[in-house]
Order: sequence, then structure tokens, then C-alpha cells
Amino acid sequence: MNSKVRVRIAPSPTGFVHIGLARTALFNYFFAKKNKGDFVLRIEDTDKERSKKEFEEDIINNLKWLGLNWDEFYRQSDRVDIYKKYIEQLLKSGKAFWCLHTEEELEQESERQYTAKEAPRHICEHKRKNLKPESGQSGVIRLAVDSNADNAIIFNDIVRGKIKFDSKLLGDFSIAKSPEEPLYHMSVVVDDYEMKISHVIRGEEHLANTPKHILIQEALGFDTPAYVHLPLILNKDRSKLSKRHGAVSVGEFRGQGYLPEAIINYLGLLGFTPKGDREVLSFAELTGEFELERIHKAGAIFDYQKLDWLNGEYIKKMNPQNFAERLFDFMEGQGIESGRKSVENIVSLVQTRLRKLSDIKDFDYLFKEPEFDKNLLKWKGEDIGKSFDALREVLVIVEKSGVDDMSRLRDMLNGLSENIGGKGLVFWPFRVAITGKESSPDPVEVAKVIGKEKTIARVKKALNFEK
RNA sequence: GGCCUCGUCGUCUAGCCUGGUCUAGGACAUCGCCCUUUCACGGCGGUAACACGGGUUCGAAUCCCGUCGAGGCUGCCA
Repeated sequence: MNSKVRVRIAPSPTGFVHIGLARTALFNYFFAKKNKGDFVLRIEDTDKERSKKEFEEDIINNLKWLGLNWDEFYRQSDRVDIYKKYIEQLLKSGKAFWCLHTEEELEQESERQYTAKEAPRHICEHKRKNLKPESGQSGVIRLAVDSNADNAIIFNDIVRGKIKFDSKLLGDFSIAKSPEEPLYHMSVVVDDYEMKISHVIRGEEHLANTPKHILIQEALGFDTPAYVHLPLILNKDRSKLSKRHGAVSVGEFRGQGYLPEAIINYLGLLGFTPKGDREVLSFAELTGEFELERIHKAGAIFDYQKLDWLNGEYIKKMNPQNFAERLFDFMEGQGIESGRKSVENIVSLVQTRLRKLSDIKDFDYLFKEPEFDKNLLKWKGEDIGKSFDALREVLVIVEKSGVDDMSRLRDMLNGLSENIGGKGLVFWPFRVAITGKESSPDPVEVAKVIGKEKTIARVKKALNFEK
């Protein structure tokens, strides 16, 4: 047995990269890197009908975006000859056989079993008859499973412990449509063997497939790798995470302005907890802390709020130049009008206010003139006329001393506040005039960012409401 | 239906293996207070959980059994 750690992820390119795959990939990656092993990416595209090139590209792009770089890459459609060799070997030795039952026959059988409350399985009488489909006849290749023996399949799952299945409940399950068309169970087993995979770390949905894989390994004389089944990521209702409760593809998260480091951090803590109670951990820290033995057993609901919080933490932590760059790139990618220079200017006032980059949409007034309702200018408990009075004074101050010296401007506005009876009476209408919103950063800072000219224009425009 | 897995605050979890230190700890969310021109940030504080029932034991979140609940698989998909 090869003692080098080699792990793999085996996505099928039948949809956009799901967050569950990203998590599985991440745990495999952690384990590989922690143990100086290899991380293999294998595209499982044996289903020609459903596999699409665009999804393969999506897998590659998003895995890279997350920083999960693989050491080796394979594509099952390039490996047909290898599977064929093993399938023929099984056929020749009688460990596999052609089943020529029609789909209708099989359907009837399983219906009968369901009503009779039996285990659903197909014990095929074509076994050992050495049949072959005639031209035009359809059939499938099945593994010959001994359904009489009391043959328990026992394996050890590193997170779940000893797991026992009864092999006679499996029936003669299918492994290939033809020697050139392996089915999932066959191709995984062959590839994991050929690629010398030491640990199979995959989602819990594969737990029930494991005995089938072990049976194929036995038939082929392969060693069994170590198995680790990860707890599922769940929707709010505890079903397997799916579309319709929110974003589930990595691409969607990316498009909403989540940072890869936040996604990695969040995913790394879903189903795993390092020692200590830290929650904000870098990729390297997570890798260093990783141990298969600490993986959880129970599924975990995907908590979008906590991801948002973490993403906000990463945004706040970033140095301003770096943040400005990423925000600008994001905005450009989303077709939001800005400019590299103006994005740099707004960093100080949005960095603590964004949880995801797409939240920048709430700050559109930094880039264009706001629209708002006249009554918004009214400060609580006061007559709207007082707002206009204050704005007229603000206008004078801004025209006279500009907006660049913030502490001076703030001092003057504070002085004005004392004269007319309260800061709110000055700052509230000023804020509304230049942002059109009831909540925003300090209007003095906003004024500086948009500049004297625009500040004056906006205050004047607000004053027009008076007429 | 059959097989398999799982079950600590609303959510993610610590603790469980090696019973007492658990009047169950942390984080997100939520609520309240402080800061304050609004929002955000920040600071402080609160509410909130061992699924249930038996057993073992001086003592159980921790060990055993059962019940209930949830999920996964049950494809000529992966």
C-alpha cells in the first residue's frame, strides 16, 4: 500500500460549481497540504448527455478563484480504454455479466418489491449465463454479487467509525452500459486505484455507495482506500443544500462580492472546528489546524448571515489600497460606473459599511446626483422651514470655506448648530441634500468626497424645494 | 417501504472518547445600553440549548437500551 497521501475531488460537469463541492474540495485540499500530499482534480464526465464543457470551465475557474490549486488533472472521458480493460476483465472472469432485462421488466420488479416491503434490488438470473446483447438488443453490465451468502461489508469511516452493510441487499448492481461506457461506480473505483488515492474524502451522500465500491474493489483485487464522509451542507429546512433558498453556486457568491478568503474561512468551519474558539482564520491557519478526526458528523445549515459577517470582517481587515483595488475591479465587473480615483476616495467611508462588495449600490450618491422626497429634509420634531433656514446657512459656509478642510468645515457647522439649536437641525438636512438618504456617513466626509462644486449644487437643489 | 447516518441556544459550534471542574462556554443573529448629526464601526450587557423515556452510577450533556425526529441512498445520474 502506498503511504503517500493522495486525495481527489471528482466533480461531474453537469452544473455550476456548488458550494458543497467547494467545501469538499477545501477539506481534501487541507488534508493534502497538511500531510504534504497531492490533490487531484478529476472531471467525471462519463454521462455524455449531461456533461457540458461550460460547466467544466466553471469548475476550473471557480476552484482557482478560491485558491484551490490541484497537482494533477484528469478527465474520465480521456480514460475510456482503461475502464474498458477492467470491465472486460470482470466480464471474462464472470465477476460481471450482461443483464438483458428490459427497463420495463426492471421497473415492474422494483414496484413489486416496494409493495412487498422488500429491499429494492435486482438479483439477475442472467448471471453466469455469459449472454451478450444481440444487435438492437439493450442490456447493461452488472457486478455478480453473491446474494445468498451472509456477507456483511464492514468498513471504517474515519469520521463515523465502523459501518456495516449487508451485501445481499445490494443485488447485482449495474457498473457499465457497455465496456466503453462505464457507470459512476466502476469509473470511480478504477480511477481511485489507478491514481493511487489514499483517502477518499467526499460528501455523506456517498456513504451508501461505499459498499458497492468495496465490492468492485474486491472483484478487481484492489486495496480499499481510507474513507471519510463529510456531513452535508443543508438548507434551512435541513434538506440537502439546493437552489431556491439562496445562492448555492460559487459563481453567484463571487458575483455578489464575497471575497474568496471569507468563503474559504466560512466553509472551512462548516463541519469542522479547530481547537480554541477563534472564528476568523486564514487559509494557512485553517490548513495547519486541520485534522480528519475533528470533522463533525451532523449536517450543518448554511448560514448566510454568518457568511456576511465574516465577509465584512475581511473587508474591514483589508488595507485601504488593496480594498480600493478590489472594489474597483468588482464595480467594473458589474458595470457600475465609477473611476479608479473616485473609488480610492470613498474607501474611508464605505469600508466599515460594506458586508459584501455589492452593497456599494447603497452608496450610489457618491457617483451620481440623488433623488429624494422633500419631506425627508425635515428633522424630527421640527418644522421643515427650519431645515431650509439651516441649509441656507450651510450653503454660505460651504461657498465661503469649501469642503476640503474637514475639521474646519465641521467646526463651522458645529458653531452654526449652537446658534440654531441642535446638530441634527444642521447635519440632517445637509445629509439629505447631498445623499438623498436618511442614513449615510458623516455629511462632512461625503461633501469632501463629492467636492465643493457638487455639494453646492446639491444644497441649492434641495433649497429649490422651498419654492 | 428497505438500508445507512445523524440529534447541545434560532444558526454554526465547545464539551462527549478518558462521567463530577457544566448553575453548559464561544461566535452569528436578535434585544437593550453607551458612543453619536443619521447609518456603520467600536464598547458593554441581556434572552436563548443538552430531542424524549428508561437504565448503569454516589453522580450523566457525557456510558447503555429504546422511542421519536431529521437527513442521505434506494438510476442503464454522479
